[in-house]
Amino acid sequence: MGTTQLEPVPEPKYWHLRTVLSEALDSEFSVGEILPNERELAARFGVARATLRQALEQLELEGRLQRRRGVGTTVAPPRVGVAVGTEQQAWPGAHDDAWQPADCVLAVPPAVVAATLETGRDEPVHTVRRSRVSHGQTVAAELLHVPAVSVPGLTTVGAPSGPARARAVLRELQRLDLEGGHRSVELGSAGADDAKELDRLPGAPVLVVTTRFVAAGRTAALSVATYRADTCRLTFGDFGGVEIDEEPEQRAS
Amino acid sequence: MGTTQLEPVPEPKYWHLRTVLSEALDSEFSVGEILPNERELAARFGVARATLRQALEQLELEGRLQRRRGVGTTVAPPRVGVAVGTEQQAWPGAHDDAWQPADCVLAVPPAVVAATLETGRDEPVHTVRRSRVSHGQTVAAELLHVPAVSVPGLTTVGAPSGPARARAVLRELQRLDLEGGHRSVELGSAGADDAKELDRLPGAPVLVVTTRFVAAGRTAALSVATYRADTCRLTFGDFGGVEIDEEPEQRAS
DNA sequence: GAGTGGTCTAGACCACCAC
DNA sequence: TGGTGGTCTAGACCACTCA
Repeated sequence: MGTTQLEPVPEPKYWHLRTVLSEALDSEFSVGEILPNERELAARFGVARATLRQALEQLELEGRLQRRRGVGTTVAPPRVGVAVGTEQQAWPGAHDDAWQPADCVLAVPPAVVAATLETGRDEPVHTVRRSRVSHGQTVAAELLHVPAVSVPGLTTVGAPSGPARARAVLRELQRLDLEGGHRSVELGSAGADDAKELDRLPGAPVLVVTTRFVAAGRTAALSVATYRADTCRLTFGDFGGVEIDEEPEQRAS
Repeated sequence: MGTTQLEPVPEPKYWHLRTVLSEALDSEFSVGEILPNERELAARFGVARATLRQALEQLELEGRLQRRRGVGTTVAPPRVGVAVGTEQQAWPGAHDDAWQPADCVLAVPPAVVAATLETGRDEPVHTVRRSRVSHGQTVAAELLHVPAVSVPGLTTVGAPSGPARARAVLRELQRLDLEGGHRSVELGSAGADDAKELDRLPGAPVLVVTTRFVAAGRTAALSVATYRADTCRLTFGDFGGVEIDEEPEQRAS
């Protein structure tokens, strides 16, 4: 990348710059290596820093770069494959499913959640917070909403919140017969809470995986999991029974 | 949204602005309505246009807004659900699968594709271009790579490329026994070709769905489909057999 | 041609990290 | 304390759409 200046092209500068940098990453850099800082790169290519940053943002979105304030810009490793399709037939919390319960509160959820759960207004819902660690990094944060009526066996004594409560809710869930469910994936941006949990800035792109679990003819639980879009590739289990190579999934304990 | 000025807050201005605008969208605007232009909005909130644009970009990423050069910024309709999990057990092109073949070329694919296909260097591969239309809008563009050896029955006479060729390749594919496959989803940005097809600008965020189809013990086809991340929510069919309400999918006749 | 969003600039200051 | 990326500004010009 010792070259300087960009030849004039019809496409936007930042887009061309993205291409040039991308090729440089392929040929001249190795994973983990740190790039020259933004001011230097901008000068080297003869563009404003804002323009250079537009190109870097693209590359970060594509998982090619990793930027950390106060540190620098480094070449990102390939995205890690994270399995989200295999535990389809089981409740959350079943025989340790790669998720680590962190907290639990009992409250009336936001309107949009209540609507999806088909719970009434003012109907209390357990909200379990969990996180998922893979390859030594927190890759996802989840809010699992469980209407109180779905876990009637839950003893109302003891801790009303906290990790212990979370585990109790998950345990009660196993008692129900899982009839089915439904899953969708869309792009979102990390809220303040998720961003902190994922070690990203607010607004960072995330893949939102929404899973509805059905038992006794109604929605018994709703999971909203946000995965770091920069570092994760969501994999949906093999179909047809053929084994394909896949990164081993590091489970929580 | 008649209010002006932002109260000082510790969080970044663009993030706070995003929140304020988001709430305004919920309460004061309806789908399709056009917002005041960027210069006016920036003045109204007392920020630079670049800062306002950062907030708008967030909201567009979340599928709340739609911006079109020369036209304006409008309130986006809710994301459309696009089914990607139902046709798991069938080859691409089976009894019309919502995809419309557009073109086909026979050539040596880029190295990364060849590696995934496990084809040798210089081994020719049919690359079929298809597009998917839903709710009257092109929501996805696909490149389907089929090694020439996977469709040995394909007569080498006649059109070497074009839609007719594409259909011929898909037809030949049906003759193979589909043994299995594998699917993953990740975030990407639209290249120039895809961007044009999807009516977006280069670099627009897309959900990249990669599907590997296995037959006769090897990868017989590789589909790389890019979905508009701003307007699409990918849905993976129900598991457990319970029927859940879902938008009807508009198929390409 | 008027009005929109898209690109680009040259600067300033801030928040964070490591030494 | 020095260096990094993150935020923000006030402007300019361009590309596109539509009346």
